[in-house]
This record gives sequence, C-alpha cells and structure tokens, in this order.
Amino acid sequence: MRDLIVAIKALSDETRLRMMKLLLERGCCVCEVMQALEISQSRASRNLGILQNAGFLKARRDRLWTVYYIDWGAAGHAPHLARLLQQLPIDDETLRADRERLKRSSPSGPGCREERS
Amino acid sequence: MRDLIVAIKALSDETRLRMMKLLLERGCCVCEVMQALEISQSRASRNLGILQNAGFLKARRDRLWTVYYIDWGAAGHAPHLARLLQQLPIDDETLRADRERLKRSSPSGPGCREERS
DNA sequence: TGAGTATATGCACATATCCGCATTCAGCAT
DNA sequence: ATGCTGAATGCGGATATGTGCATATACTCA
Repeated sequence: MRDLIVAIKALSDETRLRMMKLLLERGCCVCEVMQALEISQSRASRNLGILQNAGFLKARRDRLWTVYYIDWGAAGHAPHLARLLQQLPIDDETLRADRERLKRSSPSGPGCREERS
Repeated sequence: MRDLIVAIKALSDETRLRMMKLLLERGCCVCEVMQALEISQSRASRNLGILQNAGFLKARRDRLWTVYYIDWGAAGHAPHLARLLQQLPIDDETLRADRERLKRSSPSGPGCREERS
C-alpha cells in the first residue's frame, strides 16, 4: 500500500499534475518542462524527481539533456494511474497553455541556453 | 483541475485510503469506521469529512448514526477515481485486517451502544 | 585540459497537513 | 426540560511539503 500512497501523493500537486499531462503527450527534457510550465529550474527538477521516484517516469540522457518520459512498464500501480490520468478529460485553461508553450519550446530554445528574467 | 487535485489529495493519505477501501464494500457509520481502523473518533470524523468534501462520500442520517457511503453519482472526477480504486488489486495486510474487524464490528460496539435496525 | 551547459541538491523558510484533547453540537429517550 | 449518545470542530503542536537561492555535479565540446 505504501507505494500506492507514494504514487497518489505524487499526483496530488498541481505542478506535478501539469507535468504528467505534459509528459503524457511526449517525453521532455527538464528545460522544456520549465519553459512549458513557466517554473524555475530547481522546481522542475525536484518535482520530476518525485514523479520518477513514485514510478511514473524514467530518465534517459540525450547528449546534454535528461529526457523524462512515462514509464509504462514500471512495477506497482503507477502505470495504472498514469493511464487513468491520460484518459481523464480535464478541461483546464492552464493545461492548454502548458501544451501550447510546449509546442513553442525546444531543448535549445530560449530559457535553456539563455537566462530568463 | 482544482477539484481533481482536491480529490487526489484526499486519497493520498493512508487513513483515508483505508476508509475508501472499507466503504467500497459497504456504507458505515463513523463508529464502525473507527472500530475497523482502530483510530480515534475525531480522526475518523475528520477524515470522512475530507473524503466527503472531495466528492467521494455522501452522508445519510440513520437514527443516531451518520452513515457514510460512496457517492457514485457525484459530479467531478471522484467517481472515476473511486472506480479505479475499487478495481485496483491491493495486496495488503492492513486492509485485510480492517475488513476483518469491520465484519466483527457494529454500530453498537464499544463506543456505540445500540443495535442497528 | 578547461570552459560551458543542463540538471541535481543542501539549506532555510513559509505553509500545509495530521493528530489528540477537550468541547460543542445534534438527535433520541425519558 | 434533562440526560445520554454519536458526531463534528476549535485549538495547539509536531511533522511534512513545496519553493527559491546558491552551489555542486555531470556531461559535452573545443
């Protein structure tokens, strides 16, 4: 039960829920996530780590970047929850904006190589 | 999205997860829940209230007792999550013990006095 | 090698969560 | 009305969580 609670708790935060909805579309590196959600680097990294630790994500290195993506083959309940989340129709303006910014972002886009204000 | 987060957060606690698994079997009054989970009255009442507020439960008064039960017709995402939780096979000793104590409990156990109609 | 870039992490702090205790509230019976 | 019982709640304190800042780490490339 402990792992189930860890998984649910990981989803019970707005930042991480937005991350999951984003990553359910496609894998992203940390800088893409921080651009899409307009959050700080440490916040992005930390919360991605929590999702990974809960069994939702895996990390793969691609040159300079660490790409996080849904771990559909993980043990435990995380994949079940991820699929539910994927099927759940959530009508939300924030999520739409995140998705929109993700399209415009890239691993080498502004915010990755350059500093933001 | 706010209501979804409230719902998920409600499930992200061990006490409340145990309550949900119990109530997915049958409706219970507060004193049955506190007996089955072996928790204090205030703890039971408070957490049942949180689950109700999140859209998972409804309360009905039956003479002296307040019976909580799953609200399958609730608006929002709670019923979806409840169904997932119901279908999720969780192999856990604590949950088994809770179920066992529930069978032995009644609204007239220690803390409750009378038989139920 | 050393500079540069993406990501991770230690720390401090504000806020949120959970609980027990005691009290209060609400319904039933006499 | 009074008394009894089940349930809800205000309060205080311990613990957990989320964040920014600064720094450390890991990796790439010249």
